[in-house]
Amino acid sequence: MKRLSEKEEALMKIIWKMKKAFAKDVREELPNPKPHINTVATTMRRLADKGFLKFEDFGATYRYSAAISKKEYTNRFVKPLLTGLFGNSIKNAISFFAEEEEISVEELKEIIRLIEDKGSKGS
Amino acid sequence: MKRLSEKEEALMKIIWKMKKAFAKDVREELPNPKPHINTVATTMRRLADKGFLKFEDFGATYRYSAAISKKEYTNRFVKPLLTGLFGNSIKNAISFFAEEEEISVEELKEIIRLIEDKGSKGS
DNA sequence: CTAAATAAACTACACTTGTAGTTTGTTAAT
DNA sequence: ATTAACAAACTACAAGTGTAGTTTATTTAG
Repeated sequence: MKRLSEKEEALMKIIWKMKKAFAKDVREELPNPKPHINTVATTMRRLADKGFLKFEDFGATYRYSAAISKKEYTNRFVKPLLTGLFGNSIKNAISFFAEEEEISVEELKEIIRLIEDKGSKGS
Repeated sequence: MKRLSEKEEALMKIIWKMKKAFAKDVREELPNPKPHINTVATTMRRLADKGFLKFEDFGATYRYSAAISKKEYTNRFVKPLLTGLFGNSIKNAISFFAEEEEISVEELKEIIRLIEDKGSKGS
């Protein structure tokens, strides 16, 4: 299993959102210009071959769903890609975005509140 | 210009670290099993064709350096990839890593201190 | 000057991805 | 039953990527 390409990832994002979908449903969600339906079907079939999707046989057609959650995908592929650029440290990566003003102190404090609330409730 | 593959990104990371490097220097930095030197040279040449690297002619050889900084690469390719998974929000993305316990409240506070210190000094 | 060493260019090829046409099989309407 | 509609399978191909062998050009040591 390896990183998805941009197009593949676009399909996966739709599946993660829709939970279960036929090829034509996925195509519907794609922005214009939409690819040929066969292109979508082929790509989804390949994603299934690679283990990113699973499917149920629906007579003449297949209904697909994710075989790997967005969370798992993020942890296995996106996190290393991101941290790999910043000395394998999430903290460094976040600092980078903070410096780029992609996130503010206020927002970081909101996240802290979120975690602390959850911590006091949870486990 | 599009996303780099994993192998290409590995080369770029070495160049970003070394600033200037010959193909064989880059190969040296790669983990075992190292690819053939020609593989490294070909890939670097293609990266130059695509505008990710530039080079100086050194007689029989070329010395490469990055044509796009790690910062720019992160902003143009990694940031959208990451945020695209989380409703186009860096804050959501960071919250995700916080929930996954990839980063602690303490570290988030350190980042806040960092930003605030810089703010008081800078501009 | 010649030969050895070296590095890039050129070449080649397999695999992946994006794309879609053609064929086949299933379902639904008459 | 026949046919129309549709979706998937099969097929095909171009571009991109990973890989490295072969050839050529440059440098350096004798």
